[in-house]
Order: sequence, then structure tokens, then C-alpha cells
Amino acid sequence: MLNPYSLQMDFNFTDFEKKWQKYWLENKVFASKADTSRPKFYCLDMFPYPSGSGLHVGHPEGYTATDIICRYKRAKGFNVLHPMGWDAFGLPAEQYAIQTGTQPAITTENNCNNFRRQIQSLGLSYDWDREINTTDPAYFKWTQWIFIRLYNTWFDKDLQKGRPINELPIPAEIEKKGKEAVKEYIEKNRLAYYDNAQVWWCNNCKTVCANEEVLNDGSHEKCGTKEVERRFLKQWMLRIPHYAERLIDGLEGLDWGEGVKDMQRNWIGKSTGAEVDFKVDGIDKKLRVYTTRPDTLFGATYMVIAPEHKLVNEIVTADQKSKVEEYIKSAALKSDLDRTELAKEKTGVFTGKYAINPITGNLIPIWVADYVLMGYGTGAIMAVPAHDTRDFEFAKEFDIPVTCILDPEAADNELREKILAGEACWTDDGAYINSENPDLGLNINGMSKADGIKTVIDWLKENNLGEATINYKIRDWLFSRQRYWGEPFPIIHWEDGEVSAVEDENLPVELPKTDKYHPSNSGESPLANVTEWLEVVDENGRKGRRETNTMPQWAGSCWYYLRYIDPKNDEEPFSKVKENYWMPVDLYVGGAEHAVLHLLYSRFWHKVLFDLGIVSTDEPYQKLYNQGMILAFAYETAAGSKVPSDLVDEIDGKYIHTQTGEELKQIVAKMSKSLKNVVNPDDVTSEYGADSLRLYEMFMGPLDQTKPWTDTGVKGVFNFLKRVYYFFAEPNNIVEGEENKDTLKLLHQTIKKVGEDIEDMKFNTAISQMMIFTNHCYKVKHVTRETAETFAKVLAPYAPHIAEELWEMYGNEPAICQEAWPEVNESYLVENTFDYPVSFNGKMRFKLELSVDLSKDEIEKAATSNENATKWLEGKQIVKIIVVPKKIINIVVR
RNA sequence: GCCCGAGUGGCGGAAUUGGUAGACGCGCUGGAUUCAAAAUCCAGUUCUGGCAACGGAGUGCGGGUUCGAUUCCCGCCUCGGGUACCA
Repeated sequence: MLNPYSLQMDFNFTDFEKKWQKYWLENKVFASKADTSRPKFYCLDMFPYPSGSGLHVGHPEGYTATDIICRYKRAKGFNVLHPMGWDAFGLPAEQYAIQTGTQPAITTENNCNNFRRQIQSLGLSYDWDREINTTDPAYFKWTQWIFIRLYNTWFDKDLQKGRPINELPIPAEIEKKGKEAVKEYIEKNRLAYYDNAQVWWCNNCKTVCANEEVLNDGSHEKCGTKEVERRFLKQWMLRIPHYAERLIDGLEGLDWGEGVKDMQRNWIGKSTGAEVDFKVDGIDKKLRVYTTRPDTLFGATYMVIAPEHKLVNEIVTADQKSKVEEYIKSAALKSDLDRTELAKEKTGVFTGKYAINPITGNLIPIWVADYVLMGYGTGAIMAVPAHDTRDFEFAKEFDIPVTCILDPEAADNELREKILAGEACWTDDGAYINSENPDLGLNINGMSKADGIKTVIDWLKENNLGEATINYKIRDWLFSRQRYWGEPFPIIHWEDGEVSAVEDENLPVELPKTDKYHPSNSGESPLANVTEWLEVVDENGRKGRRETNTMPQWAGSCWYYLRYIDPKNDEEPFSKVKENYWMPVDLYVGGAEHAVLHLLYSRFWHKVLFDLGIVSTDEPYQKLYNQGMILAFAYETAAGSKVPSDLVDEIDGKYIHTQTGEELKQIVAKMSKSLKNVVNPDDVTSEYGADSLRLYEMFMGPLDQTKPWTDTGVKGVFNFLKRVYYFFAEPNNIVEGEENKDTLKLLHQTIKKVGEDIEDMKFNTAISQMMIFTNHCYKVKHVTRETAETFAKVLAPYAPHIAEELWEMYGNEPAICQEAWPEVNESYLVENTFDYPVSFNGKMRFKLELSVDLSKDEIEKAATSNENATKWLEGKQIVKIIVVPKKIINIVVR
């Protein structure tokens, strides 16, 4: 029947893949229009940074997944929006320019062209008419436009809403102080503001970076070096903390993984507690602290203020002054990195002064220590050493009393004794002890934790000593960079000190051409060198300078999903009608590395735009899915050093170093040039075809899992596609007439399973179902044309090229990608019998095929009377028989 | 330290309102085809005892609930990701 020899020559995937890619592109098959007669589906991929090294195999993973979903959704009658573009501002192009003198715009264009070619060679169904590029002035004109909106917005805390700056009420006492004060007040309320800020500066990149970009090992996320330090510079900042509550609340209704939501919540870092005033003994000053446990006030035996705290100088006594000053100096010299790296050892100096614990009346010493950070809470704490690990370490180091106020009932006796004696620290819950002051009428002994907290806060409030407060870890977002290759700010600094935004009609502020890309060490951007661009004069002859900083790479990606909706609009960022139709994004797929930064930033921008009535949804991305990373096998010696893959031989399942003969361990690691295990999608496509690459990446395992690449795995799916082609392209296998019942049943099971799996994003099991169907076809040797065509439709989202080719071979036109998804005929799936597993005491012993119509009694009888059962019943008593229809028969014997 | 996620054959992985553990693929073994090889097709493949029929064990470890547990509960271990003097 089969004649593989001749067909083998015909499986020319290169030719037909090119043919169909050209067809899809030229006929704009995947162009989408707003069309209210059909349900919409907006499916977004995280757009790539077009690097010089081209596409990585990780890119096609997410892209193929969304492509399958989009092709399936189209077949199900949805109006699908599936765009692609380039996040093309960024450091590498600029560094390349510094090294070679090539304009970043040129490098970027080349890289985009290469990325586009590579992506198109995978047969992904993007609407290329909507392609965008963040470096295109026609695009960043609107990035600048949105920045101006941020600049002209203030946050109304009562309404929890951003509002136009001209609606900002000016308090009477500010108004009284005059024009300057009013101006200052307005500046203080803008969501985007320009101020001296202590910022991270990367000496390698010669630019500032956001808090979020400095990793916890002290390295810069963008360049990987540890050349980051603290500096004071005038910078643009965005008040993202104002939206903290909204950013937390908004997560509630989103179809995102709990993991990502948790990461965002942790990043925002909301904590509820109270601020409490402590009188400083001997002087008329109050020290305000923030605590999450006001109920432990009875156990506060000392206080700590941060070295940068304003009150330090006023508090310190004469004889402690020199010591304290020395300590502050050394703390300032330490970078934050040192401060955290040396975290374990507590340092500090006594100020010489005492505070009065408002609840016990005790005098407690005030210390300066760098384990308290100025940037969080009030920059001062009350220390409860008995129930806080850090405070306990500090108290032990400096011999400060420890008062236990929580009886650790859960601890064992020995530990409990130690804790009660103040010799150990207990941070879990316990019963209040020593928490009573009859003079003040305050007693929380015997209360629950919640009541204790409430009682103390109420008391503090009544006595005007404090109040409940909420704190967030998230800080203002540092939004300017001292680089050339980024969006210029639409801002002018005038000689009289005024700062103003460029008028909308004068946008975009384009990037001037220059040869000097070198940032200066002084913190000034290369744009400061381009005089003719830099200097401006207004109609009154007033001179001004343009802002020379540029926006960070995050800017362009904060709103690109909105521009895809209406990418060629010159009049506005997007048409409101179209935005209203397409938003929100129904599915957003990309790497987990953006779980906080990009997603938090763009949600923030989106919420501001929503408050201003520019977009119609409160959240941009309804469903988010993070794909797992694709890794590769690598090899290491017993000592743990890595060995490049080309120096490794596999012999009898063992991995041997070709030079030393040492046996190596196979590990899984990120692909890297040094390990020589990088897989280039172009190589895979030319050797096995785009369909194989797509199918393999989907077959590797669940989309969200990290998994290693194997070449033999690619061969496996390639083999499957060849089997599909050899069978379904062979005219002798395709017959007319009635289809075999088993084939029909399996076919419809396959339609059902593949469809459901796509909806659940379980692509790997859908492929295995198609393999099962193909294996079946080889067994039965013939299928009808209708079956073959239906199978092609099921295969089409996964392996669109081969599906189109088969479709055309069967004489159909125009394209299978425009065909409807086949209907499942449930009547083919009905089973008349079920092959029951019969188990004894839960262990399966034999199978028994029975009609599904049998009653439980009949099933019991059939099972116990079966000849296979005698052996298991011999000498035993039947205690019980469990029959679960169409599941199992379990006989309990004794 | 804290917060997530995950541990199943030689390998990637299936199966969860509790019901046949190992689908599908890789690898390996054998066979067909071939002068031969490649390619292709067919069969076998958790470990273990046995020629076999047929047994025993088995989803990170230790317990528990149940007629029945990869799935539920309790206590651990290991790995991956995030985060950290945040009071």
C-alpha cells in the first residue's frame, strides 16, 4: 500500500512552507478589522527586543502557543486581533553605536528586519499591517503624549482616582503664601515630577537605573555588572505608590496565576499598622515610629532611628555627639549593598537620650542604627526585642533589657522558660502577659491578637498619641535615563526656572542625529551635546533648554497593546471606538521575567489613562500566561566546572570528556554561547521545517514549565509529520464511501480533545492525541476523504503549512486557515460496553467487558462468577463489593 | 528567613470532583525491507523473580483517612523561582 520511497522525495517542506507563508502574507489573510457582528479575541505576545543575535528558541514557544489559539479561535468564528512589533529602544544598539559608529536607528532597523524574517518563517498568523516599533517617531509621539498626561495629573486620595491637574484644589493656607507656594504645591502633586533624588547609578552603563533594575546581588539587570552606586541627581520620577491600593485591588478580578499576583502584591508590599508618638525625655520633641504590632508596645524596651533621620542631631547628647557623627558618616559611606550584605551583624550607637514609652511610662534608650531604613515608615522604630529577631539580636549585642509580653504556649517547656526570661526570641503568636497598666486603664492580657491591636490603637487615638496607618514598600518610579537611544522627554526647562511640557501639536520631540553617543560621567545625557536641538526660544524671546534625559525602555512597552488597535492613527493615540471594541487584551503570553516590572508599570499607566477617560477598562490584561523557559542540557565535572557541549561524547549512556576522559554529569542549564548549547531557530527550520519547530516546542511539555531542549525530540515530531504526510498525501490511502466506525469514533474524540486542550492551553496532550489518530490510520490503512479533510482542519492550528498543503491536494480552496473548526458528533462517541477493571482489595487483577446497561447487581454477579475471579475468592469471604459504573469494580475479601 | 511552584520509568512527560499508574514521544532491543546502509514499516520495553503461565514491589520520605490515594490530610526532605534588616 504505502510507497515511502517515492513519497520521501515529495516531502519537501521547504517549498510548501515558503509557498503558504507567501500566500498568507500577500492575501493579508490574518488582517483583522473591528467587526461588532462577531465576538472579539485580542491575543497579545510580549513583543521582543530585536537583539543582534536574532531569535532565541524561547521566542517561538510563546508565539506558537498564541498562534495556535488564534488560528483555533478564528476557526471558531472569533474576530481575532493578533499583532507583533518591536520594543526597540535600549542599550545594546547604543553600545554598538559607540563601538562602531553605526547609528542606532540603522542597527535597530536591521535587527527588526531579521526578526521579522525569522518570525515570518515560522508561519505565525500576525496581522503585519499593525506592526509597530517603539523607536518610530510616529509611535513615540504618543508615548510622549501620555507622559504629558501623567505630568498633568494628580491623584485624588479620597476618590482613589487620578484627575486633571487643573482640578487640584489649592488649600487656603497655600494660596495665602503666594504664587510660588501654589506652583510648588502643584508640582508636588503631579504624577510625574522632577526632583533631586537619591538614585542608583550604574558606572558601567553611565546611567541611572530604577530600584527594580538593581538585583538583590547588587548587579544591574541590564548589564550584569556590579558597578552600581548611590548618587543624588535631578531626575524624573513617577508617583506609582499613589496607585498602590488600586494596583492591589485590580488583581482580584484578573485571570492571572496566583504566583504572579503574589509577586506583584509582595512588590507593592502593603502592611497595616500604626504610627505612635514617643516623647523624648528632657526636650520638647516627639519621635514618631511606625509599627505593625502596636499591641507589643508593652514590650518596647528601646528605640532606633535611622542614621539619616532629621531628629538625630537634635536628640544626640553632647558626650555622645562625636560617636554618633562618626557612625552616621560610616553608614553613609556604605552602599545599600554593603548594608544588606553585612546584614547579620548589628551595629549602632546610643544617642545618650531616652524616650518615654507612652504605655508603660518607662524611659527607654534611643539608638541610631543602620538596620532601620529612612525610606520606609517614619525612619524610626520602637524595638520589641522579645518578639522581633532583629531587635533581639541588637539587644543582645548591646545589653539592652528584653521584656517578654507574649507567653509562647506553642513552644516546648525548655524554650518557653528561656523566652519568658528574655533569653530567646519568640515571633509567633502567644498569650499576652505583662500587658497591663492600671493607671491608664489599659489591659490587654487575655485578649486575642486582633483585639489587642485594636484596643491599643483605640487608646493611642483617644490620647492623641498615634493612629492606624498603612505603609507600602513600593517607591516612586525613577523614570529618566542618561542615554541617547530612548524617547526624549517632551519637556523644556526655561531660563527663569519654569518647567513646561511641549504642546501636543509640537509632538513628537524627535531624537536629533549625533555622532556622540557617549554618556558623560557627570550624569548628563549625550543629548546635551546637540546644541541646535537642545536650545529653544519661545515667542517672547525667553530661552530654554530641552530635557536631555530620555525615558527608560519600559516606557514604550507600557502602552503598546493600545497602539496595535489603531497603529496608523495620526490624530490620536488610538480611536476610542476601536479601543472600546478590542480592549481588554483577552490573553497575554510571555516570559515570567516580566512578572513585576513591565506588568506593574503598564498597569499603572493604564489606570491613569482609565481615570482620565482615555481608555475604557480599568485593567489592560484580562488573562496572563507565563511560558516556561527553554533550557538545554549541559555538562559538568565532578568538581562542578562546566564543559562545552562540543567536548562531550555520549558512550553507553555515560557522558565523557573527549579530552580528559573524565565522566561528566548531565545537568540542565540556560543556553549559552560558552556552553555551546545554543539552538538557533533558523537551523531547526531549515533542517526540519517550521511545522516541526512549532510542534516540538508545543510537545516538549506544559507551556508554563521550564524544560530542556533535545535534538532527538525534534526528530520525533518531524517523524510524526512525515507519517502524517506519507499517509494523507498518498492517494491510495484516501478512499470514497462509508467511514469505518472505529475511525469515526477516534476522529471525533480527537476533534474534541484537541479543541478542549487548546482552550486549556494543554498543547502537548493535544499533539499526542493527533499522534494516536495517525497511528490508528496506519493500522486501518484507509480513511475516507472526509476524514482526511477533517483531520487536516484539526492539525491546521499546530502545523499550518502541512495542513494547507494537504487541503490543497484534496482539491480545496482557498485556504484551510479560513475553514470552520469541525463539529464533534457526540453520537459517534457513545460506548455500548465498558472494559471494567476488576480489583480485589484495591489491586487490579483482570478485566471484564460488560454492557453499560447492566444494573449494579448484574455487574456484581458477572464479576464474582467470572472464572478469573475464582482464584482470588478461594478460601476468602466477600466483605463488600464496590461498583462504580463505567469506572471500576472492587471486591473486598478477607 | 519568608512567599510561590515542583518532585512519577533510562529521558521529556500522561493520568487529579479519589477509581486500570506510566498515554504520547525519545532512547533502547528484536524483526521486515535492502547486496548493504540510510529512510520506512511492524513488535517489545517501570523495576524485580520466573522459560513461561503468573507473582512481588512501585508516583521524593514518614504517618493518616478510605473498599480504593500520584490525587485528600498531618509532619519532613530535595530542587526551581521570587523576595528580604520593610519594623
